[in-house]
Amino acid sequence: MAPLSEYERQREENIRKNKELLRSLGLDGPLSSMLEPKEAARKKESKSRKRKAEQAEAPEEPPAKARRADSEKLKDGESAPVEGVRRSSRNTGKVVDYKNEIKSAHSLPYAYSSGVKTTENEGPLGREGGKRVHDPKKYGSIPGVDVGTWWETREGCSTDAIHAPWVGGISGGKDGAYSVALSGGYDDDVDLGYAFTYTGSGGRDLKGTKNNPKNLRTAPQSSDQSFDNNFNRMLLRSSQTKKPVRVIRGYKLRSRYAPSEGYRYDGLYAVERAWMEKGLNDKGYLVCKYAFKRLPNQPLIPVRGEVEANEAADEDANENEESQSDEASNSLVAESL
DNA sequence: GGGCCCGCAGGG
DNA sequence: CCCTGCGGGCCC
Repeated sequence: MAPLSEYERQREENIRKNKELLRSLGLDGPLSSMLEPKEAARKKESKSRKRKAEQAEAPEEPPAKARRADSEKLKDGESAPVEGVRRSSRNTGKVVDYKNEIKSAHSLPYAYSSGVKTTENEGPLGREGGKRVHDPKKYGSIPGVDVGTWWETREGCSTDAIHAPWVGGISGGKDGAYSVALSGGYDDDVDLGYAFTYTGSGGRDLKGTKNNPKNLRTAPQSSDQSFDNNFNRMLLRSSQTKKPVRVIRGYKLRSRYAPSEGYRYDGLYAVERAWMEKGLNDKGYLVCKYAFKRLPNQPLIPVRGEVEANEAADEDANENEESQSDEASNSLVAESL
């Protein structure tokens, strides 16, 4: 096997850390956030973990630390409150058929979950002559736009008020972000479907230099990001207000939850945590990062292919081996497109 | 595939 | 008006 490029090596490292963080937030169990609240509460908490070291890097957000301290008081066998459920441990009582759950994702009005194009759902009905009929500057779902709705371009997402900007990844207001787009702009973000990490904006030279002026929409990272940036602040705010955030996934995202073409509305998520870390760039410029978690009681997200779906179910069954879970999750993000 | 340039929506 | 930004189309 050829040696990894420095970029790929750094990428694997960042992905590993991001998954570690998701795990510390209890977001490492497939579909855990999609269970009914009662089911989730019944799940017993396993392995109270003490991960603190890597969180030293995460400033801003005492609330998360307080919650963590609380849930650590729980002993094995005790139920955690719904808010504090941290792992989708093996279900002790009721048997959950993950395979069926995942398969049911394919009954969505999805477009490209497996590379098959359907054209009947290029945006919902009721859009009049290409004009927007709903306000994108509000929180939560948009009337008439089902989870799984698909568009060929970002323009469609904008017209149907799911995600207003044609280019920008973040849209929001004073109480947090309205919507975000996952489109592979940052290669070290982790996507588990029901949870993902997301990188903020800023720190790019869109105008180039004096000698080499440009007029770009995206560019390589060339300085630190910060929460002073409006968009980054919006998402930080979301982590406090817990307002629901609409999420679209685009074809450029390196994830098996990405559509093979176009853009798909995947429903509502909440921002669980915000922090800063070194981004995937040679100089190690800091970026703002966020952990998202899908809100319960929504249609499942399409995945690419039954085989991978079944692997995900098996992974959950084998979760008591941490190394296995690491391995499985790695392949989940790193390959298979 | 990569480089370049452009429109556009939104926020200040 | 100014600025930004996980697009898109065109060219090669």
